[in-house]
Amino acid sequence: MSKTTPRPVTMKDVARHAGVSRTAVSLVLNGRDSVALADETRARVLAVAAELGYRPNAGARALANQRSDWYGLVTEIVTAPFAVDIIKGAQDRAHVDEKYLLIASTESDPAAETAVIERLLEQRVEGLLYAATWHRAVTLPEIAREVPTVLVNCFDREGRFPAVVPDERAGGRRATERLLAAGHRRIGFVNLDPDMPAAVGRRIGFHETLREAGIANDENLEIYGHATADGGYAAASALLDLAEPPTALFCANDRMAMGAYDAIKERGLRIPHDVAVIGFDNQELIAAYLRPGLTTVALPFETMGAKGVDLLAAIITGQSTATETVTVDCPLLERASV
Amino acid sequence: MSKTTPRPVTMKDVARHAGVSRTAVSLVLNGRDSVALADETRARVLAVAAELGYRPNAGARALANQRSDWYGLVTEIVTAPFAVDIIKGAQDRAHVDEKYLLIASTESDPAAETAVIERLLEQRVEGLLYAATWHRAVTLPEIAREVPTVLVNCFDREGRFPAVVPDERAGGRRATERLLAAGHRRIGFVNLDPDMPAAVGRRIGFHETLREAGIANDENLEIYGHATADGGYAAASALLDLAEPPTALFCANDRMAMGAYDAIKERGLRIPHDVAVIGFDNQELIAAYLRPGLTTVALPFETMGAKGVDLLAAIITGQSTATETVTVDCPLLERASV
DNA sequence: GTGAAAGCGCTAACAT
DNA sequence: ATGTTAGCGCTTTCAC
Repeated sequence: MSKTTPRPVTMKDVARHAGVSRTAVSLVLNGRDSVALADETRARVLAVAAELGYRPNAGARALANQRSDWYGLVTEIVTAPFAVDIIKGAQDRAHVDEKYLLIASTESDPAAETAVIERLLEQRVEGLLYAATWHRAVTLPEIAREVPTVLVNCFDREGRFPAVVPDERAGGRRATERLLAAGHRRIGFVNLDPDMPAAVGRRIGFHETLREAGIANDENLEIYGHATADGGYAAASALLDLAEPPTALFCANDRMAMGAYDAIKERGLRIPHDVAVIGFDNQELIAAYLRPGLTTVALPFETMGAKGVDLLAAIITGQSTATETVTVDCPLLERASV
Repeated sequence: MSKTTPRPVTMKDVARHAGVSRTAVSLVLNGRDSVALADETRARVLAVAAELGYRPNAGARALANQRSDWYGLVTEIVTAPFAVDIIKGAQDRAHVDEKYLLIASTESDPAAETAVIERLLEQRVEGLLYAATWHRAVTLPEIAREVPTVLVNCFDREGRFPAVVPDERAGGRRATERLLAAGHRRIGFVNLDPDMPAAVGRRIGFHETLREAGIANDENLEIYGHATADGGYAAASALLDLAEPPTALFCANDRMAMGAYDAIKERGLRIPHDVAVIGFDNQELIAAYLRPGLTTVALPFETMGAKGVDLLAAIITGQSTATETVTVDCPLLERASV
């Protein structure tokens, strides 16, 4: 009595119904011109295939072709509001090459990571994309070397893999320039833990832009905060309570900017009237919903995902071989806080 | 001169090196006890396989087994801070059955959706999970019927598919009860667009809990807002400016609670001292970073993902056949706003 | 123009 | 206990 799922229709079925050989069906369905087929035959095959609801078996095809058309994407999906955008960018880009993404998640547990990649390799993925949710140095399991691999939003500690990373420094410049353009000269910088590549790059961009504008460096205006709203609140508070407080705050991430908003409002100051704020990351949920909307520098996750596939494809087809690191621009997103 | 990727080692290779037949290798590697093999042979095969770095070809195995071990998960990944958790829950649960998830994303464009499912079926997925990012009625493309399908965080308009959805009503109860327990009697309710299942369910829970507590319904205390921070701000403002303002606000989502925070703080009131706030959704980025942290009812995405796979597996193995709808509890997350 | 045949890597029934 | 064989669905070469 159990509902038996009918067995999928195969090429053999199509061939039989159309009264031709399996070869003919294959040729027609794959549009091979190498061999000339009678238009009549071609049409009949197509018709029968449609009628029967023929659907190619991707696995069988991969076996015969010795080509899976798959890339593996491994990412720390748990912690990842960002992962989604990388996935989207990668998926869309893969689609244009008619490649598909096998997405696997890890929890940055190295053992699990190896196991996950192992599974991907069993599926015979043609290449691997390894995406991090925050920009950092990583160490891939050895097993990743068995197949072309590209890092996204992270880089290999020893530089053995090609990588795609955000241009933090240019992002820092961009934020600073925006504040400068709005007339600010005393800009407070609430930075992240200085160990992070993000903190380093953004800071360099900040300082070099200031220098180029002929603004002397004021150490009091730079402060490190815990990368949370509370951290931003504390840091911003300290800055605002300075004898000569800044008129603008560059927060190295949106969460800290969220805290900074509180500190500013608490002092009866208005954004951007009394104090301008600019963030970094463009975490939609925060930046778009803060009041006023937060002007921020966006991390180009989608673009990085796409670029990653680009690079991977180039490597697989042999057009690129270097372990080059590609840098992606961080665009400014204007909202209403500057 | 191009780096030739070595062809993966196959069972045949292992057999040759071990001096046994391919059958023997298959038997050993799959731990088949049906046929007795000499321990010595068994050990030799294992050793050779390890030495050669043999890795099974999942596709070939699927072909021979007529079983892919895959489920397809289609979701609107673009807009989805939530999708991630559903994916995680589903993936972890699938893992225990040694099933794998093929994740595909759509942008709710019906044509694209059909195409995406088509691809999944070409991979011969054994079943389909269709996950929405917000709880609602959906209409699946006909093609989804070709294979067992379970809806997650949504339900079929005609009830033809089994589904897993959050228990909005119990969630509404839970929030209200929490406020009641804190001693509040005048509770303002900032609800979502009343067309949404979420709004309907949460509202019912709210009202029935109030009624059971013997609190008369006060229409002035219920208001609909646009589902954004601005909407929450406006709605909360209206409530707070009432002649007899509420002492607590139940916001039907965290974004609106975010706006409510602003409205409250602007009036010099303190949370939760003067006004308590409870949200819904538990959007980490907001709820955890708001100051004070937002107490909220969590949408059980991870559990729903897991339950979805559960149901799907049951259907595939014929243990469940009904188009039942499973309801998942929404737990309360205490932070500091009540 | 069309079809027979071999092979992709793996499984399993069957014979030895 | 071990090996032979056919077959999973598809592709492609090569002879007709």
